[in-house]
Amino acid sequence: MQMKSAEKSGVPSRKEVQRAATFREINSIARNLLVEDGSGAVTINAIARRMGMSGPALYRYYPSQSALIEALRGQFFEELIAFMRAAAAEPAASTPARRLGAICRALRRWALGHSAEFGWLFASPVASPCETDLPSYGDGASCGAFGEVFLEQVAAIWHEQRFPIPNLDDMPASQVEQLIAFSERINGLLPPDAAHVFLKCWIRLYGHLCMEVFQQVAFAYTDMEPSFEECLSELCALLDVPYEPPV
Amino acid sequence: MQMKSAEKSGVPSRKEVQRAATFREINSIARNLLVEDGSGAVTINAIARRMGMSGPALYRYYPSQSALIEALRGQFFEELIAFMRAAAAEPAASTPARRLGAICRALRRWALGHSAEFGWLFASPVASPCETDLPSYGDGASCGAFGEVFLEQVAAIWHEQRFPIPNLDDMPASQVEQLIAFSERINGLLPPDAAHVFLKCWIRLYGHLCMEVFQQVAFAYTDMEPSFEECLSELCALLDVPYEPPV
DNA sequence: AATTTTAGTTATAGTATCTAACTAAAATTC
DNA sequence: GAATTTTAGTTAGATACTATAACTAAAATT
Repeated sequence: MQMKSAEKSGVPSRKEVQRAATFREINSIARNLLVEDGSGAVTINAIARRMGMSGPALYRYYPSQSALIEALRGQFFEELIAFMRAAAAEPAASTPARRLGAICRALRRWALGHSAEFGWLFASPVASPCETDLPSYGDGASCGAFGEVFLEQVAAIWHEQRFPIPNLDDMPASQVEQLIAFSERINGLLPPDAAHVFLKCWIRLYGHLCMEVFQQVAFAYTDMEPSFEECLSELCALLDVPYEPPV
Repeated sequence: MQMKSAEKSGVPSRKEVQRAATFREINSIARNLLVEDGSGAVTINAIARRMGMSGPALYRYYPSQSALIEALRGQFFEELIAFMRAAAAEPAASTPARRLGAICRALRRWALGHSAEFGWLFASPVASPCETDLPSYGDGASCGAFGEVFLEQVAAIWHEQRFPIPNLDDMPASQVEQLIAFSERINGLLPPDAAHVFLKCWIRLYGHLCMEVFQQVAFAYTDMEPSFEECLSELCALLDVPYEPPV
């Protein structure tokens, strides 16, 4: 037990490289199966088949199917968050308001472009019709993971120029308590009253997006972009920030 | 082939009664499994086991597992719609505005009290992590089935006293087209501009509800009733109707 | 060079859907 | 009322899935 190859040193070590490659292949094939044939097609056996391996070999990499799915979910989360952050980092997104618009549109673009993956991100235990009871992801984060990216921009707007806030005295006590607790959980990034506005915005945006991705208003709208932009402009109004249509 | 018992006559016929009872038992047990152990527990075998039957016997009643699930979905839809209509029929719901509040709160109450069932109603092909590709239900209806109950009340308000509408000229042409098509689909129950308001309301309400039922904002709100009521009051404002808090 | 670890294998248990072939009872027909 | 058909169930089996166990051959470590 001297140094087990390059354990502590940053050098990847031939085997680790191969193992990582296999992981990537598994994940990639699993994702393809998800996208091509739906969630039910993501089976240990199907993945192994496509890799030219026998089923049980996969258990060298994931202890169970649900662990694999959970890992994929995490990957999707990261990808989405990176995508949103990249949009916020664009040079055109030069103000908090513009960054906000950019990340909202990025969120929508990713979700629509990867609806199967987004379905897994959205899946909570109650919503998931599969036996895989997916535990809530990103519990460690103070927010719903990608909601946090949104929160950051709202907080930036708040600290830069404020926006109208409601009077906590007009709210039910239970709600005020929750807002205070949340405000603390995010380390006072927003005070409770501003947090209320943030949550209202997030609920509207995320709710709208889910309606669109899961096609819940398909009876009327096949293309919900105008409605989404309208929603966005309303958020801007709530945050007292100018709305700018997409370039 | 004389009259095959009481085929055309309304008389139920001993056997038909038994068969119907078995159907009800299957559906009831399936629902219990769904509620108790989640969507993945609703298997042909598990149902048969609980009924003291052998698995394949169930195929006398449903041609496949997905047919069974689809039948359950239909049952849930009917139950929810009946529940909403019952709320609208309460004597206290004496005006369109009150009926609107009543059905919205009924929808929420049912969804929260039957989140597993609601999860199945919500499940669209893309969202359902099960192989059962559930076809869109209520295609015959002009609306998303239970959205129609909401539509009826909005239409009642519209015809009774109107509400503010946007200018179609300010909208993207594609959206106007869709609104016109939708207005026709609902037989002109609402003109396109009023339909726009209806859809905005429905998206907000339904979106908010999904956030709550699927616990997408659980990082901040454990109890979303205040937020829901706030949403409701905003809808009332959009429809130019007085908001009344719940009794 | 000897040993251990590792990435894969096959075999197997258990559960799922669903079909096929069969049985016994009920309903229909003559 | 007897003969026939229909029906509600049965068991057996094909196929697919998750997952474990026991094994093998190659690579890595000692």
